[in-house]
Amino acid sequence: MRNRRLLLDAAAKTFAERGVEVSIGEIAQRAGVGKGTVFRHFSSKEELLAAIMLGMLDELVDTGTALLAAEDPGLALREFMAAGVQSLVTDRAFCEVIGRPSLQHREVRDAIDRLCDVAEALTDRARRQNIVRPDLTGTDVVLLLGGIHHMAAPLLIAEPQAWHRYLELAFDGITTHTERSLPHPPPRHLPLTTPDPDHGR
Amino acid sequence: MRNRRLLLDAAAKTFAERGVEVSIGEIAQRAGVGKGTVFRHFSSKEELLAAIMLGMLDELVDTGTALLAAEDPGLALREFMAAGVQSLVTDRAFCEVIGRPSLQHREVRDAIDRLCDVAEALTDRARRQNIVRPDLTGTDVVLLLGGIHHMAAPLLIAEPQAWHRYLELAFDGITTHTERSLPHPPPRHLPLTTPDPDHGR
Amino acid sequence: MRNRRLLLDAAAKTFAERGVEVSIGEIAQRAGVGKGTVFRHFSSKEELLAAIMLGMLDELVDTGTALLAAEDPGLALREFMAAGVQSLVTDRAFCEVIGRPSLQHREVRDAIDRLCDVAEALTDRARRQNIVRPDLTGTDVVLLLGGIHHMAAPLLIAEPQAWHRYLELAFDGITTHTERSLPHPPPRHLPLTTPDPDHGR
Amino acid sequence: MRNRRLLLDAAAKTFAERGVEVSIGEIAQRAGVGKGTVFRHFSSKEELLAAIMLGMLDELVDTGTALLAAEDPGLALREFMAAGVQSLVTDRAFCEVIGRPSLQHREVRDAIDRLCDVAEALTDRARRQNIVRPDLTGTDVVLLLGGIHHMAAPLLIAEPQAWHRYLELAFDGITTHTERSLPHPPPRHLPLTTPDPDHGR
DNA sequence: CATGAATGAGAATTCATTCAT
DNA sequence: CATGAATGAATTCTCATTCAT
Repeated sequence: MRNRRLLLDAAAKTFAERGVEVSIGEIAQRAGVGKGTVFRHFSSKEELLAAIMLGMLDELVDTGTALLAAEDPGLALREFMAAGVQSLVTDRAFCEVIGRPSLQHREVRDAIDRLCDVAEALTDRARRQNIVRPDLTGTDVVLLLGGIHHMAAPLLIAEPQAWHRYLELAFDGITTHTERSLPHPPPRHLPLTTPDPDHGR
Repeated sequence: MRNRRLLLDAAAKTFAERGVEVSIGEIAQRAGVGKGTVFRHFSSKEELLAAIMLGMLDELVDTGTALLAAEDPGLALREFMAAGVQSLVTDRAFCEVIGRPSLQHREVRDAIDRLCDVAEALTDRARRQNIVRPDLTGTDVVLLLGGIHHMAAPLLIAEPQAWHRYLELAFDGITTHTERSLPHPPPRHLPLTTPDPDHGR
Repeated sequence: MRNRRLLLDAAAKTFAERGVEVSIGEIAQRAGVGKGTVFRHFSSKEELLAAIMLGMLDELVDTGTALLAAEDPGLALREFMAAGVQSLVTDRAFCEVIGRPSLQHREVRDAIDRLCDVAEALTDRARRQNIVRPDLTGTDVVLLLGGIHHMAAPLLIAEPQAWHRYLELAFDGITTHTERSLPHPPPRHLPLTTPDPDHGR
Repeated sequence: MRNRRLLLDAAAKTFAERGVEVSIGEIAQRAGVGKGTVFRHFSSKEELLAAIMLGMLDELVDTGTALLAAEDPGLALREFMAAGVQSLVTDRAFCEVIGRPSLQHREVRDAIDRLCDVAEALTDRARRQNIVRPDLTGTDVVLLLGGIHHMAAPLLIAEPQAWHRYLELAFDGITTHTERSLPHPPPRHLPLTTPDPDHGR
């Protein structure tokens, strides 16, 4: 159905902006369909959420797979990480869901496994060229994505680009050493006041 | 009253294990008191949560302050970070709350400010001795705590000590370079299946 | 839907009998619907109450408007008052709501304004024929409705028709048997906006 | 106890300003005593409220009794009514309670009976001098107090003195300017006992 | 297939009342 | 006697999910 597409788009956007707590009603409204239609296509809210996450994960897997063909393994790994953090930064639900124990969904877990696999492949290439630490794994890299995003999250409104800084920091942590300075200026303080309306750009 | 203690303990544990979404009813039950008693001591759920966060934050501030007197600035910073991550690791609500823009509570924001201050002092000492990057700030360090925890969170049940690995990784990222290898063996995969009953040790 | 009608009827009856304090649950039960259904149709209890009041007010406005075409202005005014008191007599919530400063609802306030307007028109006709005191206003008449009802209220069960007595009494008070003028200037309108903080001096 | 006095004063003031809905906690606080103390002196909130109402009623009875000695029966009746309306105007709870079917309290009902008696005595004097309609009763007069207040209540903030206007209006209604007799026989007493199940016909 | 009305299980919060100290 | 901590029933309102049309 075309409604499925409509629904997925609307849900993706809504989850991204407002997090997993949004009501089905709001998503339905945004998709321009009735609430019942949501449940026709997805047996539960959980299922809908999983479908969205799945899409995002697979997109990232694809990105990673493509980067396996890149020349510079270090750069490839870095771009992969940048793409991952970017996804998290622009999607509130994504980061609320990924890596949470509540994630019971089989397909999502499988997608995460695939993500770890491609990350491992990318890491392996870099490892072989002695670009990253020998004991770094693909899973480490995947976890790193969440960690980096999490660091930058409180700054998201005040300094939407801050995550570049922390990506760099992390990259420095995993690489075998350089003198590069961090790319984003350090935040002055944690701006905890404003409730974040849009979550990211 | 003693019930306040009971309540604070139960709430801390419950929030820690199950996140900020737990109902007051559950906390009350766990504390062995009536629902009304919760509201007698804390005017709202928000207030209760804030009280707990405040306690944890101040504890960490104290730890940091004490470490300012330590001889080795690098070691001090590292121990501070370890203490911080440890706190986060054992408390799910803590990391849900810290650094979230929804954090409207004045006292909590102030405590976070104090935490950044002490982190900055510790960082400054390490910076002066050229132990950490010159552009690293206390706020970076505080954000790092959350990031590290977040990385280790999915592994918490399967490998409760994994955070040491990521603390090391991060430390490497912020220091001016060594050959230390990561302390925790790399995780095999992300164990997302079991809903976590205890969250941490 | 038909449930809206059911709900409105049940709510009207329940409010009428038991006052504004009745719980939504009770109304729902009486309408034979779930609690949620009430909120589906009326976003809040306030809104439901307002809807009912609005209906009654508009009915009375219509009655008054129709009576403007009556031949005898005195009789018309009297019948208007009788209709108004009758409404109040049979509805407990109506009299709890009308003219109370807590009445924040815009549409209800507007309806009361309309009621005062039609009362003023009726009064004016009577005034011109020297049937009522020259300084009597439509607002006085509206207030009178509540006053008369209030007088008869305690007798309602024992002597349901007692209000006729007090209507007569009041009518005598407003008709021109005397030349004394009223000591307080007539109120311009009903100031229903501000919740009364001090209640009198 | 002195606390009983303190409590009665505080409760009177609080009820007067805020109506019957105020919480016992607020009254206790205002009286500077513990909540338990309230229940030591009054077995329930109802009882406390009754005690206050009793005081006000008896005060009014006393005023009426004193006025029986006044020279001018018409003026005496009028002053009695003014005093009664005044009480209602300055006490929100008083008017919420008086004449409500919820008034189950024996002593309060007795006090209202006494009030009707003294009103009847005052009315009788005026009646004998042909100042008021021959079929006006003391109970009518008592009911009138509530009615007048009720009329002026919505204006209380904007025009605190408006009740004088309606007192005058009412007084005109009850005095002998006409020969029409009232259509409904006078009620014998105020039947406040039964909580009204149907409210009206 | 699509709809949106209906449902009812909670959630936070309030408050009269009880009772141990 | 006085206290105020504890209680839990009741209230308004939200939302995922079901189902008749």
